[in-house]
Amino acid sequence: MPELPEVETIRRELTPHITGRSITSLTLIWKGIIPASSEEGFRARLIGQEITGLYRRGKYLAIRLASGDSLIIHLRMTGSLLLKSGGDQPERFVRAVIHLDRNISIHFRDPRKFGLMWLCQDTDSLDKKLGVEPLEASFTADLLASLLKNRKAPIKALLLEQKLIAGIGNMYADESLFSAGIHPLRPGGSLSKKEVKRLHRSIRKILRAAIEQKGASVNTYYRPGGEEGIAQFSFRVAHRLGGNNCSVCDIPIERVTVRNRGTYFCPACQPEVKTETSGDHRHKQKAPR
DNA sequence: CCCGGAACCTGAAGGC
DNA sequence: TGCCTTCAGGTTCCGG
Repeated sequence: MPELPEVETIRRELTPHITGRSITSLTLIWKGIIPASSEEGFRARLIGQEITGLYRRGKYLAIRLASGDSLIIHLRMTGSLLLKSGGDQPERFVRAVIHLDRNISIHFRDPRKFGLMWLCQDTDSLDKKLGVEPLEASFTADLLASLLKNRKAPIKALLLEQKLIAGIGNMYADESLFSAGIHPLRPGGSLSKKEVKRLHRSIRKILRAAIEQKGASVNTYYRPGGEEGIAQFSFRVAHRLGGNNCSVCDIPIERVTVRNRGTYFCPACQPEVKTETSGDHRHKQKAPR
C-alpha cells in the first residue's frame, strides 16, 4: 500500500523524467478517477500545461503546473504511477493515461479504483487536513507527546490519523510500534515520556529506512519503472501472521483489529501493561536479524 | 471534540 | 473444480 515511503519514492523517481515536460492529452479509461461532473474543466486546465515539479505531503503527491495549479494524486491502497512510452497500450487496471511530450506517458494503474486525482489552485488545502510531516524537523518528541496527551484511543489508531501525523499507514504504524516496544492497544495518553521518545525515534527510523529501500511491495505497489520496493523484507510484524514468530524473541506474532485494520504485534516485545524496565531494554539490545 | 465502525471497491484467498 | 464468503486498507462519513 502506498504510504509515505512509497509516495516519496514515486516522487523522487518520477521527478527527473517529467519535470519540464508538457501534458499533451489525457485518456480517461475510468472516469471515476477524477471528481464527477468536471471532466471538461479538468481537461481544459490540465492539457497544455508544463510540469514544473513534484511535491509530496503525507500520502498525497502534487504535480505542479506552470499555471500555478497542482494536480493532486492519491493512490489510496492499490494505485501505481507507471512511466511508459507514448505508444504503450494501457495494461489491465490502468484507469487513466497522462500523455506528455517527448513520447512519454504516465499510466495510473489502480485495481480497486480507490485512487483519485484532482486539480487544485495550490497545495494549502492539503495542509488544512494533514498534520505534521514526520520526517521534518518540526516533528519532535515533545510535539508527539502533545498530540497524544489525554487521548484514550489506542496508540495504533492515533498513528493512523492523518490530521495528527501525515503519511503513516497500517504497515508502518505496526512496524514503528514494534520497533519502539509499545503495544498497539495502549491508550495514546498512557505512554510515558520515555515511551513517546522511543516511538518518535522509531517512526523516523522506520520511515527513513523504508525510503532507502524504495518502499514496500506487499500488494500491488510498483515503482514508476515497474520495479518493486524491498522494504517488506525488513518487516518484523506487518503482514507477518501465517505462523511467523517474532524475530527477536521467537514467539508467535499476534493479530488484533484496531479501527477495522489488521494489527500485528509481538506480545512479549510489546507488553500490554506499561513496564519501565522489562520489554524495551531486552528489545533494544537484540540486533536486527 | 473524541472515538469506533461502516462504506467505498475488487482481486485474492479460503471454506465447503 | 467451482461457487460463495471473507479479507485487504486510506479516507470519509456517521452515530453515539
